Amino acid sequence: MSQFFSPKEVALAIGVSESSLKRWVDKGLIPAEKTGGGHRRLQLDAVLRFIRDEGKGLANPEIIGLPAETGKIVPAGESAQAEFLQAMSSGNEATAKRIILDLFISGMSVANICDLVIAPVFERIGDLWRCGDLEVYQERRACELCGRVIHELRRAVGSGPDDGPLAIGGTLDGDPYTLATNMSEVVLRDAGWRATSLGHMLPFDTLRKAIENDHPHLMWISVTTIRDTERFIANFNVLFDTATSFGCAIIVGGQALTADIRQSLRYTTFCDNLRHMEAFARTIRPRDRVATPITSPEVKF
Amino acid sequence: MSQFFSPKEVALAIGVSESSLKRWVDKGLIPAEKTGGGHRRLQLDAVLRFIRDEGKGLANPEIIGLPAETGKIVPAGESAQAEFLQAMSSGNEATAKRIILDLFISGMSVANICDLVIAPVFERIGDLWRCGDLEVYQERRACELCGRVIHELRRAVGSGPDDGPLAIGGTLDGDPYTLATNMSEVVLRDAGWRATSLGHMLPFDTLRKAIENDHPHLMWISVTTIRDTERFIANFNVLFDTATSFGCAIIVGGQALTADIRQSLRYTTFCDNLRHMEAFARTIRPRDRVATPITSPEVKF
DNA sequence: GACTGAATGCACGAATTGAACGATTCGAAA
DNA sequence: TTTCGAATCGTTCAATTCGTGCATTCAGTC
Repeated sequence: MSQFFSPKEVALAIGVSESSLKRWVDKGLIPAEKTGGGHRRLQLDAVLRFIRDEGKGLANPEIIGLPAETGKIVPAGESAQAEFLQAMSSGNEATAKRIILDLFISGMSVANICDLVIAPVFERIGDLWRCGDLEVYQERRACELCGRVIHELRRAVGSGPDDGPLAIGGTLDGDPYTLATNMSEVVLRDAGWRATSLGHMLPFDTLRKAIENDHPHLMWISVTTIRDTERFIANFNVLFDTATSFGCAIIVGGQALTADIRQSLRYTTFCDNLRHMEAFARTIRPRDRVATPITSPEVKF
Repeated sequence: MSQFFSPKEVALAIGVSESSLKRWVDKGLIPAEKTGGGHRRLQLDAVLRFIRDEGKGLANPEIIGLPAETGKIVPAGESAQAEFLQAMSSGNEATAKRIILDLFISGMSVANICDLVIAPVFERIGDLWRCGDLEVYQERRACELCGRVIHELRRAVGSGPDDGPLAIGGTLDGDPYTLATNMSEVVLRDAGWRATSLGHMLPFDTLRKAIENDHPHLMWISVTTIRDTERFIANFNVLFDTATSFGCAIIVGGQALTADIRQSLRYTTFCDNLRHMEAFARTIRPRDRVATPITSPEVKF
């Protein structure tokens, strides 16, 4: 839920004076609203984005409802994966969330967080489970945890602009894995889209209905398994035709889509990972927020 | 056409106190009429104009909580269900979360929120889907949304004391429904337990492993479907014996557990709903927070 | 070293907020 | 129409936040 914070709380959380924070808000560095009486109201995702863009730290994260010690120790590159794996397999929810939030605040792109940390760790846990090095319940618990971590990331990213273009997506019938589609949703929201995951196990014809009813400009489909290849291709291409007739682009991705299958498939773009997806999504819908990390200090004002 | 709102409703929707909102109306910031007796009546378009003009941030996801179609904003009692159903089936994430959080803030117990609002609405959506009144994607999207709402509720409840007794649970192999186990987790956390859901599709032997490794004092198991009744009963009773030997209580629940099956089953307690579960959980682990709803206003602080 | 411009933190009175309180009004059932 | 619980009224009060001015710090420049 988008929650409101007062300048005092945010200032305390970041570790600066209330005066400075008020100045930053007035300069437009942190988007904020004002009450009828003129008091500033800050939203969590806006604050996190500011911290991220300006390279600030968090002195007292718990004040704005973040796990303690967030933003203090930034796990550098490789070690983040190892720590995250440890937290995930042991079921340490607080630590797992903290690691991902740390990466987000320190400026790592959402797509990279997903591609380089969450997804590989998740895959590694699957391997460990298949090898018998991890109990079933540990693997299942990690699945649960992963969903919660992504939820937290979605919270940090924010819901995107209300007037942004609509994107919907999910996984197909027979495909119960929600991880990829949930990550896709967050990445698209970060790229300025009004993205909503429809969940998993979606038959083709309901996706057509969704396009007809909601008129999205983008649909992503994650394909992990395919039962009947021929039927899949036929159904998919019909879906693509429906989409194009409504001006909706189709993004596909997933292990099941081998080069052979892709040759018979019609789609707008295929993505090997979420960075590809992000790049494509930004091509159609360029980001309207401050983006370039290098030039931003000079460009200001 | 012209919908009227009370100051209380609008205050809740915008996220300010009723007092402030009344002052703004009196200052003329929001045009409003008065009844013969002096009660303020606000019109929807006037409120929306105020939000647009004063809060120059324009697009505020918070404001989506003003459902023009349904009318009332504050979900009081019965209407909460209807509004929640509307939000869930239309995929309105912000409104759905708002309704549930409002109920929580207003003092409704977590168990009651789950039993009287979330669960019935979820079941109704299933019915609508089976009758063909709802598209598949709407039902799947509602599932997704439901998970997110519960996540938000879990956030509001908090993670419970670190030194609280441990409770773990989930659904059995072949049972893919995570809703019940996730709600159970939140209810138990609210009751002071350090509860962690292990997720869904858990084989019996991994539950035994979990008990041996983590030594929980409580395990909840949600049973929605049973394939082989005899094997189920046999496996379950073995699990129960393992649990008791480790001093772990077993709570079961779910539609699949008919009276016949229950007769052959050994468990600590059977729960028809989450209120039962809460009551039982509090019996073992009396709540250390403010509990009784009647005296709570005085007891605070 | 001295100067400059910008950013920071603190202090101040004025204004706003949110939570009380008893009194009054509303709306629906009897 | 009358009655009664729930909602709203107007008001007060402590706490918070507003906007502003001012002293301090700190790079960068002369």
